[in-house]
Amino acid sequence: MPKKTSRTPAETRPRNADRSQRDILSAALQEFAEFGLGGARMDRIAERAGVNKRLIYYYFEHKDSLFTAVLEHAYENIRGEERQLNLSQVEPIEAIRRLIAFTWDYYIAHPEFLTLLNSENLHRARHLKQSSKAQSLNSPLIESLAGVLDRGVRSSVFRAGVDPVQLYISIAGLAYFYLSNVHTLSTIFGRELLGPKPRLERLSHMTDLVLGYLVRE
Amino acid sequence: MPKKTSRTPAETRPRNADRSQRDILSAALQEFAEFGLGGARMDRIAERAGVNKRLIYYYFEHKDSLFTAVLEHAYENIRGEERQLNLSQVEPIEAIRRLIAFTWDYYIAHPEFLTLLNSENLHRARHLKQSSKAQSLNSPLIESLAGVLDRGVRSSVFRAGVDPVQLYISIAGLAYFYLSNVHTLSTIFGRELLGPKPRLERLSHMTDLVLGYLVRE
Amino acid sequence: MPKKTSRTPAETRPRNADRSQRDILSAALQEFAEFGLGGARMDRIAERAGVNKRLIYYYFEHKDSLFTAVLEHAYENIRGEERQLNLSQVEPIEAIRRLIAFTWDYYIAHPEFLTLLNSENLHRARHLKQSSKAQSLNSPLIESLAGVLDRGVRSSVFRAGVDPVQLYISIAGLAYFYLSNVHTLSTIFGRELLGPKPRLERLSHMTDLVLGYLVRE
Amino acid sequence: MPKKTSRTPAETRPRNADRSQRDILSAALQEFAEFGLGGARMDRIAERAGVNKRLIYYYFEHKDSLFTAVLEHAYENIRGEERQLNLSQVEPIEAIRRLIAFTWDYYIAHPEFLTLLNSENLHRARHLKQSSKAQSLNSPLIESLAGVLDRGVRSSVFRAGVDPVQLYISIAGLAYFYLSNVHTLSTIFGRELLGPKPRLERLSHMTDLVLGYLVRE
DNA sequence: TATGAATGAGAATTCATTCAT
DNA sequence: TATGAATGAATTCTCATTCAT
Repeated sequence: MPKKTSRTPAETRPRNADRSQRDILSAALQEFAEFGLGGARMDRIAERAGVNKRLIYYYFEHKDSLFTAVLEHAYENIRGEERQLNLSQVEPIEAIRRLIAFTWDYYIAHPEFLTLLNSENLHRARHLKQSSKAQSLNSPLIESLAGVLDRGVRSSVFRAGVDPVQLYISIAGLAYFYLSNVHTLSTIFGRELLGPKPRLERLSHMTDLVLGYLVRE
Repeated sequence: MPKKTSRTPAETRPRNADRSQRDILSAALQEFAEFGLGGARMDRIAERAGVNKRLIYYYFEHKDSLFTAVLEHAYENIRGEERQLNLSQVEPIEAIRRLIAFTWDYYIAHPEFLTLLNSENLHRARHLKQSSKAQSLNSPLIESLAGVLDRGVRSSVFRAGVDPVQLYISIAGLAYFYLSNVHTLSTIFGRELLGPKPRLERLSHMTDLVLGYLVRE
Repeated sequence: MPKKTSRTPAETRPRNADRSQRDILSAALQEFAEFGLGGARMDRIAERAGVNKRLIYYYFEHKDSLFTAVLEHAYENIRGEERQLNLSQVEPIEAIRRLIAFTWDYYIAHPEFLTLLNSENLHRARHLKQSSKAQSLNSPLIESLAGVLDRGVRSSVFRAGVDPVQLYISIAGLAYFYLSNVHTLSTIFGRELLGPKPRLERLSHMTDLVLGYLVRE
Repeated sequence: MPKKTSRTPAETRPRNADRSQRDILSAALQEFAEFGLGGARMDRIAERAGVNKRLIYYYFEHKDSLFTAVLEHAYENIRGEERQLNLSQVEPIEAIRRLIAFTWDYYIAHPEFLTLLNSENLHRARHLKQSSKAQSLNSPLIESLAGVLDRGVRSSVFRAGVDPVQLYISIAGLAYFYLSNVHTLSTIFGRELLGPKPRLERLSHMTDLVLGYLVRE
């Protein structure tokens, strides 16, 4: 709401390219997460970033490329954290526990990630497909999960023949769906799903489910 | 007294309130599914329905209430099909198989349902919460799933202590996530996920997973 | 908000041409008074009249002619009441008192009349000019006011040379402006203008003003 | 360091926030005056202002706030002119003459003001009430009129006990009603009311009326 | 006389994006 | 690097009015 021309250009940001870009990215992340790609507003992103709208276009050509950048960052971030998880160091059952807990905790700590992916899928992964960077970020977890399964099988703890990709998707899905659809689910079931207790219950259900399947008696 | 000769109206749309409403709803369903609530265009819905744009507002006050109506219909539809599924008639293991297969098949046959739910969750179930129909939408499957689990436990086939709501959400999640996120997943994994073979593989993985967990050795 | 086609045509109005027309007119009067010509909605008028919108067009070609009809009625009504006022029967000073009080009371009892006139003037009396009926309704008060002034002058009670049309307009203006602009005036002056006391004060001020001018010492 | 050569921008509107806002305001004033709030068209305002429609929303959030701004300007303007009128400098009778003449002339010179107020009253002073400026809009004339009356009473020229607010409203009403309702009045009375002669006649009638009331014999 | 269904032309407002400095 | 001014193309929604029975 500009009302008067402020002749004194006083309050311009100290010039700092990196900082501006970071601010824009994080503002955009919030905005896209909250409203989806279509619902996000460039105006609001600028406001959130404390930056002139024009500057967004200066750094990120347009809305879609901004979204791509945000998406890349989101993937980079989760891949980075996934890398911390040293599944190969621990025994198979514990490794699976950790993987499930990590997935669950990450999604809870980063609800934006879920919304972002939903948006991207609504758009048929259009941005992802044209981003070489994001595509190179194949999850390191697949490899280590394969290793874990292998070790488990060899030590006769796990059942054989489990496809690590299927399992990875299943673990993600068990957590993702619950959190991403929490609003409709809790409305339909009339049940609080995000309190501390339900959260723990969900985590242990998921763990039981996966281990109950994997572990041989 | 005989009716007037029913002239078949040539170019103009036959006056039929019910039909118009149905056409609008089904056009809106497609549009919302394809573009989400925010991305949907009233113009396109009118065009898809072969109806004057104004007529949409005549029957459904505005975009949001149209979305609510679409959502209600979608829920009614899936609930109706769920009711067909007589899980109580078959033995527990078969019942679980059927439930998983039904969920999988329904989501594949009705991809709009997934997108619709994603949109609704992006909007924090705003429409669902204000829909009086929402109450009656509680899935009948929860009850019958509870019954199935019960029978399974009593006949010592299933493990005890499984929360039917958690299990229901898990089954849904296993199917939902795979299908709803298929674009990003197949891009990231560089793997076709929707061909006939991957579909069967996913279904059997889900079934193995759930039954592997439920069934006692 | 039609939602379903009511196959049973049950609740149609008993057919009564006069009554319908009257209902429409009075609904339109309210609507035009409340929102002005531009702000009035045919839908709301139909609703207010408890009549199908189409019926309005059946009786009154379109919005403007409906407005004209309403205006004509309003003029007829005030002229009718003015005729009741037998100024020639009472002595001049009392006659003036009565005229002022009548004007004041009529405007208070018929606030729609003021809004209607405002609308009509916004439209440069477009409707009035094409209504031969309304134009024939020259106020009877002008004649009797002329008579009153005449009698007053002859009996040396009133000053001479007063133009009855000017005086008539003045009396109307004193009341009209106060009432028609009551919202802005009371906002600006921070003063209640429509309570019982302010009303009496205004009436006596107007009377004092006019008689103070007319009556010779 | 010298400024860049100030190229006179050829076809495109010179960038000048203040000027644009002024142009919009004055175009809006005309439009609102001519058609009322409801009848005014944003398109036409843009055109009148020689400005892109979008710019109106850039500076004035929406139609109503634009109307509010116009109203505030109109009040500021009349208040400014009222302040020029130094009623305290001249003797009471002359002061009253000046006040009446000023009111009359101002309304004639600014017919938009009347229409604007009519619109605002149709909307129950909605805009005025939410304008913080409204407070400061109290007419300075009330104070000086009170002073004039006081002086007149003390020098035994004027009658006592006259409420300056009532008198102010009366003077305004005498002029306002005549001008604001000129279209219906001249149609009804079949009399030209705005020619040079009728104007003078009205002014002298108003002056006679008010002074005839105020001045003691 | 009476009504529900349907519409075209417009209305306000929104939004990503570009211009000029 | 940074910004305020400005815009064209939509987009939702409104409204008087007509169609068909």
